Amino acid sequence: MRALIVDDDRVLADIVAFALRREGFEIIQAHDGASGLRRWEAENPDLIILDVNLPEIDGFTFCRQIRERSTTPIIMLTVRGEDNDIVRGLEIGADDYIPKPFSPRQLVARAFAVLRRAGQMATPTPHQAGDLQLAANRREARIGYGDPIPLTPLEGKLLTYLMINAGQVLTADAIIDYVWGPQSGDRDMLRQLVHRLRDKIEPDPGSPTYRKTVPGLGYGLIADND
Amino acid sequence: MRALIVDDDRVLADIVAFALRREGFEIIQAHDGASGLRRWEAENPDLIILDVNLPEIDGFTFCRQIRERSTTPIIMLTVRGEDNDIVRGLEIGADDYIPKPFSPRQLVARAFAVLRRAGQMATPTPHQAGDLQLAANRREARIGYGDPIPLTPLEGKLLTYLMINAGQVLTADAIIDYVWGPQSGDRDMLRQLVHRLRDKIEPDPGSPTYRKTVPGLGYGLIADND
DNA sequence: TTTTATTGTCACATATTTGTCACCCATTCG
DNA sequence: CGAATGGGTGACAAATATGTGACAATAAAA
Repeated sequence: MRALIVDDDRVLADIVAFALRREGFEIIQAHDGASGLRRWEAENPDLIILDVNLPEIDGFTFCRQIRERSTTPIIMLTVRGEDNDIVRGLEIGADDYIPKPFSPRQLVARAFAVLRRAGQMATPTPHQAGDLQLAANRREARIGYGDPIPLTPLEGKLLTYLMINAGQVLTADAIIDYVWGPQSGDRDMLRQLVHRLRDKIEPDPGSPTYRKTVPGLGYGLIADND
Repeated sequence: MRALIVDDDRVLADIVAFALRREGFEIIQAHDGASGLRRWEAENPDLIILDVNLPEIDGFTFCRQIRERSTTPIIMLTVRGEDNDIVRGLEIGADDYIPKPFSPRQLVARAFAVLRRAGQMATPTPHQAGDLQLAANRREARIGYGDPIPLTPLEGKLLTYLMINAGQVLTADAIIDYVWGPQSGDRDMLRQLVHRLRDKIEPDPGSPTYRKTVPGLGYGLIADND
């Protein structure tokens, strides 16, 4: 399940992306109408989250152009109170709207609702970092297009946490808290768990591709760059 | 600037964490009252984001226990409409409340407001002096747009201290106190540590760009000018 | 119950980080 | 000028942290 987010406000776009990614969406972003259209053509997403306020090509025009060629579900982000916008958006063919400000949960709920209505809703695709994917619900990891790698429950939790915070360094304590809950788990267990996860996921355990260690601090997952 | 998030709803906690991290906060998480208290004690954060609905120790109890010992700013997350909760929370000593659902932006705005009110608000974490940057949370330094340079725990502390007081000259004793804590550490160790840090950070150790030495006194970091 | 998968515990190998020390060089001051 | 002082440097040892494998304990499945 892949979503295209078209919003010139990058902060907001990132928050939306984050919320949807959590739910297993693969995210494509564009920050203006023109590139949004290009990405839509190229990527053919299952869902579009669209801000009405866009530079150059505005949201309505964008929406109309999509509708001329496809029925891809569209959720519009509008400023609260601009009822005209809402009406106009729905007339043009948007599937739903969300007034700003909104909670990520609300957004996610609407997204699923719209997809359900549209009769789509396959299995959500997993978290992602680089070419490492995680299907949290089936507890499987996969590298690129390789075979899925089954994970144990704890390994799944660990990887989930790392992927949610890909690119960041997490303290050992925080990870332990997340995986084992408070009051349980110690560094030995974490070390062991990391070891086992790495054995499965790193092609060459010697030179870690995905995971990095910061001595005295904790672990992190390497994001796209760095 | 570091924030402790106490919330058993991990999804929500992660979203809050994400929003605050964007703004340069270092995040500490706990998922129940007991571990929250421990983390608070251990980490001494600048701000607490607290969900009223917690298992075992509820938010109000938690808040009261903190207030018995400290004035760390607390923002409570309440369910919309539970006005009793809000009143009760503020009576007990919470600094602000945010009804769920809320937008991340709202949260960030309130967080800054509360901190400003509390007269805190130092520089949010990414420290900077000239074109030298320090990402304390991942313990990496970086010069301009160069590659990040990993630091050891002690090097990180030293650089943090120097950057906080960039442009000032710090006595050797003060630095030693900060890095090793009182009663430990001597001048030799500091000399050695400075040496190592400089090796990593100064492109040409011969002519220091960032660090300066005042004989008989201590060290300082050279600020933008001078 | 037996079997199997998963997780916890421990001992040990490595790697990293830190502390110690001896020696050098520069500056200051008698 | 030459000793005394203080900082800079490198080598090495000590202390810590992390990686790894073996195996026991436990939970889940057959």
